[in-house]
Amino acid sequence: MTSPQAVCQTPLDVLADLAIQRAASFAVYDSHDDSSHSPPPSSPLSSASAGLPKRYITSSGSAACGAHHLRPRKKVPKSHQSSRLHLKPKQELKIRRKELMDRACAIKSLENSPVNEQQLVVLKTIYNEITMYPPEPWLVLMACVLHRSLRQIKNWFSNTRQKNRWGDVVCARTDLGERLRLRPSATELCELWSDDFFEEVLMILSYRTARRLQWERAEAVNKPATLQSC
DNA sequence: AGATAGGATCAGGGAGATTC
DNA sequence: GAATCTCCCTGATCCTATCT
Repeated sequence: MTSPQAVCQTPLDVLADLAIQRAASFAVYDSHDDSSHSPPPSSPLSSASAGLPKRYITSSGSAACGAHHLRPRKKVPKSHQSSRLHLKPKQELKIRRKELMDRACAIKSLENSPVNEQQLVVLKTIYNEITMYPPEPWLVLMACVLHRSLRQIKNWFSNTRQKNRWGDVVCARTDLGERLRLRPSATELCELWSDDFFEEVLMILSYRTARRLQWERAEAVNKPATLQSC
């Protein structure tokens, strides 16, 4: 059984873990970035963020774990953006989005059934930490991962916005230039959100939530037995 | 056990705002 | 100006607690 420390993390910890995971795969592609932004080799933080692409590293050089003070990423000229190896061509992205939309449209959840605990945690985390106005491709992704219809996911966000309007929203753009409205915490973690990045965050968040709830249920079952043996 | 009330959630429609 | 999005309102449904 996994220890509680391993599964009980804040949502931003999940995002930060993801950023570290992606570090290895992006390190090669970002190696041409201005290295003057890196902390000095002697810095205790430099090892923690070693290999992390600079867009995930704060101005202090630390990995963006619940990050604040993220250094603005060096602007990449538009003509260069499309040539970056980790960005999918637009046509491929369109096909991918259509596939996901078809999958989401095929989901038939029970009418008016309330979201379960796992779905609620994931949705709330997205709402509180990433965005209260997810664009349609992200709604589709959530519908697929959480097995709710697109309509239900849309309505959940609409209703939640009605109930709690607190919190800041900042304007941003996707890697393809599409308009986004994100939470400040999301832009501090990553300035250039994409469908792929959001999908990975969503998958990990969903997995970890499931594991945590599983662990908590097991604990609840074990506790009475432990008390009896005392 | 069945009836009832109240709160929470889901979903649809209309009106106004925004974007292209 | 048309299309799209968001907000607001409303009704339906589900769940739980309480009463008879």
